[in-house]
Amino acid sequence: MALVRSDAPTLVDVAQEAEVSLKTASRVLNNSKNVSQDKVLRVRQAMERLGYRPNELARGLKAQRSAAIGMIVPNLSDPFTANAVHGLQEVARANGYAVILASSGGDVDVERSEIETLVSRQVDGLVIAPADSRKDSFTDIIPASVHVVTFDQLIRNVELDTVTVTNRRSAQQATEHLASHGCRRIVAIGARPYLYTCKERIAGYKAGMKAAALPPRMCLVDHESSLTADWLKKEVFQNQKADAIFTLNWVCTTLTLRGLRTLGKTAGRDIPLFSFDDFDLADMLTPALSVVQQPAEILGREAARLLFERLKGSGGKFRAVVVPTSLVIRHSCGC
Amino acid sequence: MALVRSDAPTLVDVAQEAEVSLKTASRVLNNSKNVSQDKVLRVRQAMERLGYRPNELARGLKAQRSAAIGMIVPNLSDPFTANAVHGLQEVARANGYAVILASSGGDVDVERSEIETLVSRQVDGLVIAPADSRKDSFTDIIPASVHVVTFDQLIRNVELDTVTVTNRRSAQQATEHLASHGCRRIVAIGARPYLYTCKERIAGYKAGMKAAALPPRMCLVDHESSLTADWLKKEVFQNQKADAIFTLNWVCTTLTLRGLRTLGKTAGRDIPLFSFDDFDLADMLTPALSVVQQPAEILGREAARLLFERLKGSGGKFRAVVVPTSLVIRHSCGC
DNA sequence: CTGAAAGCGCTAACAA
DNA sequence: TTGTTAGCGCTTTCAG
Repeated sequence: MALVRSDAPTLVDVAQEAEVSLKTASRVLNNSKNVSQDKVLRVRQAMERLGYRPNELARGLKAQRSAAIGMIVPNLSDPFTANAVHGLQEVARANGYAVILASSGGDVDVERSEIETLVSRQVDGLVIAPADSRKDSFTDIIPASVHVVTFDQLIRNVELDTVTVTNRRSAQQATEHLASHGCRRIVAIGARPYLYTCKERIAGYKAGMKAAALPPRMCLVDHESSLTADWLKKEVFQNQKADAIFTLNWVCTTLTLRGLRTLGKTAGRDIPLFSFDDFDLADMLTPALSVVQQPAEILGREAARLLFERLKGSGGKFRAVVVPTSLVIRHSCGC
Repeated sequence: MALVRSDAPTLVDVAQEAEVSLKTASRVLNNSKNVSQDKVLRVRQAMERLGYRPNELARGLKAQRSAAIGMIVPNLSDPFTANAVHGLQEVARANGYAVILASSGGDVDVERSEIETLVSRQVDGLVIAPADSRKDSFTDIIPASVHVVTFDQLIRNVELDTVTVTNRRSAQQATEHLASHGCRRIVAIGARPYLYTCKERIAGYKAGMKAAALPPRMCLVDHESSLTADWLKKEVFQNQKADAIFTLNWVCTTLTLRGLRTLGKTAGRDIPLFSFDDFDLADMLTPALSVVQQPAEILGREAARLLFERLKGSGGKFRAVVVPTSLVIRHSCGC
């Protein structure tokens, strides 16, 4: 075998080629001041000639930063999540950061282990849509040097930068809207009641019912998988005698829609329905779905923005960004 | 200032705490053989006590591997893509790898620069859904040590591991199905004709038309943004006098559906329609959409599988995995 | 079975 | 303005 040359050129190679010291090459790489134009040029050309690519691992090791952020989401298949990731990714890219994506599947233990992985990869920041809002289940494993933004959900009693939407208000509005159509037994269908979003939406729903002088009727399941046609028939129709439905998130909406069809009913025609969470083609259903629309991509961007402000400036109080949602009234509510 | 102790314990700290050498601690960390039970225990306990977390950056720097793979997709908002990422992510996690996600927005230059970023992060492998299938626009910047799997798309004249679906066959089947309903002026609506998937689907469509002794009628746009109601009216209806529509991907489907509505038509009722690509609630539209269903998550898993087999075993010929799609006949085709 | 010592590729004191 | 010299935290020859 011929003399083995590790194929990727290093900064040392560049320095040699340019006939300058390693440090000078490093300075050029980092656009430092205090380098003569002459040498800058020489180094640049050497890099070009050699096809030099800096090794981010080495850079990060030395500089104690990775130029990467981690994002942990419960479920990438949810269009809300996918769009949020998209937004975050764009902002990260614009800031020269890479995004390491992990998903928890809504499981706290998985979430925790993913966080450990990300931390050991030295991410500079973390954006997390927590799998459980009841208690802090992870900040103990995150070093103080890693900034955290929670996203979509909130965690009780934990001080962190957060991005959420106006869950409560819009849930109340949706409920009141349904009530204004004369619906009286409006049933809220939700899952994972321990989540902040679910709790807030329930609170908004209750407030709306109260405003309409109606008793609240909730059908909550621990896990979406319980949300079957049979369950709908028994809980929602037989027990609660629903004359309208308010689904509390995208998964619940899709499952309810399907369940209703199995029961021979059409959402919006046989029973008014409002959905929390918009999605592509919700407007093309018949009747078109009335929804609370969350600007998912903006949420992702905001989360990234909060994080990068910390990463640059660092200081200051924790911030809670609340992004407004909008009520999109189409037809399934009875309009 | 007091003596600064960098807060995260290192392997050196662990070794000290356990009163063994650095190398022994390293051996324990990597589960190497040849360490006495006694010391293994001591080291483990020391790690526990100190809350030690290995630094993956340092590990990767030394070992020339990052235990991370990169994935580049055109558009995360597309449910097909989101599901594929999801599948890939799971497999990566199971293999102890992290996924760095990047999106190209379908732009070759962005794609190239994202690849450079990922390469400089020393990813061990790359899964790419190429933004342009006409020519190789990136393999020159990928070191031989980084394995690449292309995904969804193929690139002309480039030898790589690939995962695709049976585009041609299913497009032909869908076309023939439409023809079997008596449709004669079946118009294929597609975008980005330079993409492998588009070309293959067109080829399948043409074959289907030929089999039905019908002349092909294609309406292709360079970019999805051209796909407006006006365009539909002019190209599809006035010029081609469509009596059936075959949309060639998800974006085209949603835009066509919306455009049709703007024109006062309902897909599947006023004009039969078949869609390449299924999505959530396609079955809940009225009439329910007939589609070619791509197993997106499986595609993602397969891509990961191919990549990890390379990463472990390394050898062998390039492999082309073709995942079968299924025709899901609902009602929009006229059934 | 164990350890000392030499780096991986890069950055940053500290001089010159 | 430039270069020398230590490391970052880890793995890994190569001796003991």
